[in-house]
Amino acid sequence: MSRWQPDARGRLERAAMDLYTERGYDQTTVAEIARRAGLTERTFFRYFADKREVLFGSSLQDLFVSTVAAAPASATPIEAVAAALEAAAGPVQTRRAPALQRQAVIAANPALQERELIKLASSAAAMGDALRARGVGDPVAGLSAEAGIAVFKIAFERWIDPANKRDFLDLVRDSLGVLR
Amino acid sequence: MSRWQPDARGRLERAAMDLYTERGYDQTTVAEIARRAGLTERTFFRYFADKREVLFGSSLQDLFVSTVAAAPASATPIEAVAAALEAAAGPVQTRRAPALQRQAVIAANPALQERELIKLASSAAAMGDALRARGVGDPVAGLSAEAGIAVFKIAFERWIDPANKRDFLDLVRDSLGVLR
DNA sequence: GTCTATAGGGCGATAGAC
DNA sequence: GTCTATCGCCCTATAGAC
Repeated sequence: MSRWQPDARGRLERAAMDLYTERGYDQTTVAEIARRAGLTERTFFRYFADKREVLFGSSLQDLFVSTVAAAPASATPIEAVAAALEAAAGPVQTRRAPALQRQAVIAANPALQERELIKLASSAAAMGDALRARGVGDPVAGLSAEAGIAVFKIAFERWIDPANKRDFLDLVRDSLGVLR
Repeated sequence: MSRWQPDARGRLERAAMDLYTERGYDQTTVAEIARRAGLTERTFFRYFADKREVLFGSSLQDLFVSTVAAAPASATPIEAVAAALEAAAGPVQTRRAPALQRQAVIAANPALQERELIKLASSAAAMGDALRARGVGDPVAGLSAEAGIAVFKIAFERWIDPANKRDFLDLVRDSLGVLR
């Protein structure tokens, strides 16, 4: 019988998501999150650098980068980026309900929107680097990556719209087509 | 003889910029900024919502939006956006030294990068709205605006590179050309 | 203008696992 | 013994409430 319950990080993430949904981000303290997870405030900050980060644990960045890197040598920059966006669409697609809940929390708070944007910008920078590693020059590498992230962002916005019926991959392809 | 020195906002902005440069953003307290400006901490927060905002007082957003709105009816979405970027290049161009100093401070701090990104995202959203007001549909309006901001961002990065000799307007036009 | 709650960091103590 | 996860207590600055 161990002294600690397993998966402290996961418990903190779930507790935070629940509390942010129930009463809002600002009205939730780190102490409350920790208490609900059966841990202390101090432990929360061992897992997450700050109160926002608990919402941004899993990122698509690695998938974007590895897909760009794995694209055939003959692929143009835009084709490599398109492959990355389509590869990321799958994992997102299958988890619409949590994505909606998460997005509702973020939409309600500017501080969380800032964090979301820096994650996207970081993905764009990483994709740009992956393109440069394929021999793509500047400013094409940076622009292709930024444009790709813009496509992803717009497609995601359309996908989570309550009125939307189309699937995410479809919307990604649609926006890619418009860009061209 | 007036009771207060004029331009409290400007003095706070200059004091903050100087202190952030001298000792770094994290190592500067709001109390120190206020003291250097001859004001109190409380007064700082009357002018700026938080410690970051003092660096983001002037925005190009209004110029982007008004230029898009003023584009001839015959202009395509990308042409309207291009006009906006070119219009904003002028004011930026003339203040390279302060822009460099400001960017160095921002580059050194993730919290400031987040704020910078949300300002850009807000400009993109506003330009998207301006395009929709011209009758441009979705997702073209959003994508054109996001792509335009991406161009602006990349051109700005290249412009502040110490090795760069070209002027900002030139780099904006260059990146616009690559996008097409 | 004053007062206060919260974020978030520093450091050491403790209690297991090995 | 070492290593690692957690906790306790102290601290300061931000930012909002009163």
